[in-house]
Amino acid sequence: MKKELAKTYSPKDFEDRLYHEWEQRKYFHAEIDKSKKPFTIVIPPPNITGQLHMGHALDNTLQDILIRWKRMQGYCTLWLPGTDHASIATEAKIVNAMKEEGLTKDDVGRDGFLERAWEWKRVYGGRIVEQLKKLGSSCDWDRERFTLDEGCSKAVQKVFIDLYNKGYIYHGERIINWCPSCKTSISDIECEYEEQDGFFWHISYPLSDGSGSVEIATTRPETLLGDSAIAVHPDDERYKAIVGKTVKLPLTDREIPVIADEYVDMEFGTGVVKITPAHDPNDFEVGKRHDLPIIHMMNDDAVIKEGVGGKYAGMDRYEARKAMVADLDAMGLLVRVEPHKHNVGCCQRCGTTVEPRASYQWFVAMKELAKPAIDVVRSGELKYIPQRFENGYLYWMENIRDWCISRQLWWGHRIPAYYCTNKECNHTEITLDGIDVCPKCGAPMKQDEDTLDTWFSSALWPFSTLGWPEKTEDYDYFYPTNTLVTGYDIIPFWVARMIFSGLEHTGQKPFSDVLIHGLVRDEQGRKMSKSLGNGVDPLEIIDEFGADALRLTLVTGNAPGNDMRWTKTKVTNSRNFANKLWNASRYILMNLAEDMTGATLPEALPIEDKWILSMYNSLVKNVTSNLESYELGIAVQNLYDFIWDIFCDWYIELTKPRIAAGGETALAAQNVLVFIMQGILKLLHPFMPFITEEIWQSMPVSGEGNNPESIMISAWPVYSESLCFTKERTEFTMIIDAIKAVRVQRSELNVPPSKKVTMIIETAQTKLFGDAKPFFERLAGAGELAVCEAAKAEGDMVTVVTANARIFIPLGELVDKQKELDRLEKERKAAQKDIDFLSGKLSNQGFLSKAPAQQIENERAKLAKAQEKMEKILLSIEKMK
RNA sequence: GGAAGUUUAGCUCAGCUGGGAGAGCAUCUGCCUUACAAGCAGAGGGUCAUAGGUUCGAGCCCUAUAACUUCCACCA
Repeated sequence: MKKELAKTYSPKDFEDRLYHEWEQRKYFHAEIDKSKKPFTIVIPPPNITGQLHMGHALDNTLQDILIRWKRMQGYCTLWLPGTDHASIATEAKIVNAMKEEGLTKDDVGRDGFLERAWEWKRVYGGRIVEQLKKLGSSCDWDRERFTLDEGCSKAVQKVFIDLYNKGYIYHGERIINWCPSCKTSISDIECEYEEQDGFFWHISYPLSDGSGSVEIATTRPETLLGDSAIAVHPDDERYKAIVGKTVKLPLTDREIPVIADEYVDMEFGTGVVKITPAHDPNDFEVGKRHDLPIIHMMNDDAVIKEGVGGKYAGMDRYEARKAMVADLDAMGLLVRVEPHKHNVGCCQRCGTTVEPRASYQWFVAMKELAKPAIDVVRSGELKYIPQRFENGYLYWMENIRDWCISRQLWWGHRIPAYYCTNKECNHTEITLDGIDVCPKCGAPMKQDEDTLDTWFSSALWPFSTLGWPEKTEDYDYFYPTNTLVTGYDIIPFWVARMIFSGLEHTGQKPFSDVLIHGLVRDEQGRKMSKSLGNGVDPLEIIDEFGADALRLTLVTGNAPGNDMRWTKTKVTNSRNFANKLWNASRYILMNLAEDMTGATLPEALPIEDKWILSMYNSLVKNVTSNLESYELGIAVQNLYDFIWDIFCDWYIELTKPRIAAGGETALAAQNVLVFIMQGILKLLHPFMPFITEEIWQSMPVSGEGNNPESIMISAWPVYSESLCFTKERTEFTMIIDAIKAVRVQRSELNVPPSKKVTMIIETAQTKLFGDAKPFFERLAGAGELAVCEAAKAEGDMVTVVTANARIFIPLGELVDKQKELDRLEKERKAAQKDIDFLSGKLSNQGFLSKAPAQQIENERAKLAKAQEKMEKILLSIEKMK
């Protein structure tokens, strides 16, 4: 039974209401049904500290489109949502909040801190979830997970222990990136390089024996305090004599050796390098080779250390740098200062310049783990869309370095490593259950203070959320998942790690397709960022334009993997489209019988009905196949074009006289209108869930696959041979062409739309055009209309020529005979150009012998059409003379 | 240093396996035609970055060049 639609499209009036309705009716919930095939997506879990931004909006819109589409296709569909504890980001927020109260981490202690963190999670963790709901995300909230919840934590511990037992996880001293602000290690990919203007300070190191000095250059002079040696290349003739001697390390009372190592580049700088094993990755390696002491000269907050720092101790690294350079200069040891651009590593989270620093940390040995993850992509078993992103992935995996997974943070999964407190014993135990007493010496054991990298837990997300390592029903049924949707910026952080983790721990790839999208940029093409303040808030857009318009904007005109710009005109246009759909529906509903309960297509249908059904049938095919190949932008363009340009601009207009006439013909039109409308709504539903549902629930709905209760549990349309109507489609296209041609002439001659004109249509298809009379009257402004096989044109006429008809319009005073002749001559020339082009092609031996038969056939048909048109033009010119 | 992407109408972008260049916005003309002026009917506007090549045929494939963007690596 139909209901009336509100007069204006006002998404605020129904979006929230419908979402609650769906949620209450459990439509989002995936109930395992073994008679159906599963389709699973796990959400990229947003940080609990996060607020919904355009990136989320895009990412989740794409996922929701796929999920809603698959659900309608009859899959048992699970979109598994959740959030990420985001160790470093969240911890930083809490530390900041405590700072306001004048407290530090140490003041409150580990337990006190974690209490605060969980409280934070309780208060803010749900915020982004609520925001996702505003978008229309059809997630199964009953299965919502959190990376720190019990199940996920168990999976993390299990994986850590397994990897340790297999020898993939080790503890060792390496140079890691240290953030002096977050006071933790970070992994290599969490370190972002930024070009900065700096200097090369050339410093003179005097030889201890007084026989001269050696010049070195450095960009970080303060690290001099940690030097253990200076190095030259073994083949460097210039320095052969001094290898083995010692130099006096300036500003200190230490003497350090001159060593020879192949790492040194003779061509670069002076060919002499200071070696600071504690603060540079290359120097660390050199130090190991030469058994040099590792001298830490900085604390964890980048302040110069007591004991090694002399008078500089207690100074910040940059303060110390300034002071030391000044002192060196005063001592005459500063040879020169050279400006130098170099890349400085910065903390991804806080932007602070990181210090490379030798430190005991936990690592995952990546080389072996990466191998199957490379193969699975190489073999095409797991594919990226678009494929080009496989390059970067493979490059990264093939050159992978060990992953530093320990963090000096409290908010996260604590490492299940226990150490004997007896220094003599030093026993380490890795265990899930905890251990208090050393099994070797009986001394108390102490758990590692560190937690794991956030990404360590996200790497397990596709299976830890489904219950792994337990053999749960969910895991059995929904794993492996199908499509992962994410931005290209986190392929190394997350996607790569999920792939090797899935393969290693579950023996299966975690998903088969990775759909990559780009960034949403601002109007000027800049990245949206907090610091620039150029971000557009999706919630404000939803408030002003509706979630559907936002979603439509994010998928329109965008190809997979490409960045897009956000502009106001785009979202305005999306809203206009929603409005168009709204009004079309409102019109249809206004013109239906009260007691109509659904759409039944009568046996006998007029030509325009068969035409629109045929067009619709093609639409179903195109939208479906574009969704299958993840061409969402093209799929939605298909829908936009059909709904606006074909259905609204033509079909609805065509039915108006029939509706007005009433009776049989009106009844058929009403049924076709409702049938097409239902199909359109269903095809559009994944993209614009709210408006389609609101209209759906106002429509008379019945029949197989159409659930009057809700569109989201109705069946996806299927292409049907019985709706092809090839003949009628071709024929009706002739009518449309003719009407369009008449409109062009009227417009060019400035004949007002209200002025009805007489038309004489000369055509071989007299029946076809004769039946189309009402359309010419209504859509081409025809007054009197005659259709015949051979018209004798008398007086001054405008002649409109199409391939299938000549239409004479006597316009009396409006016709300037010479002008009309000129115009016809122009048309003749255009037609001649067509003919020349086509016949040229068709007389080309190469084309005839090599082009596919179908193509040749097409060109022949085009030529025949062009020739027909030419004949008609020539006839008209003849008559005018 | 390595790699990827982009370059198509004034602007923002589509153009999926090669077969006479598309959309939205903007511009111009005419319409308040009772679903929609957030609209309707029309029009103008492009050597598809440049130079070669492959092909019967290239916006699309290959090679080189240029400009812009991004990612990766990083020599003190």
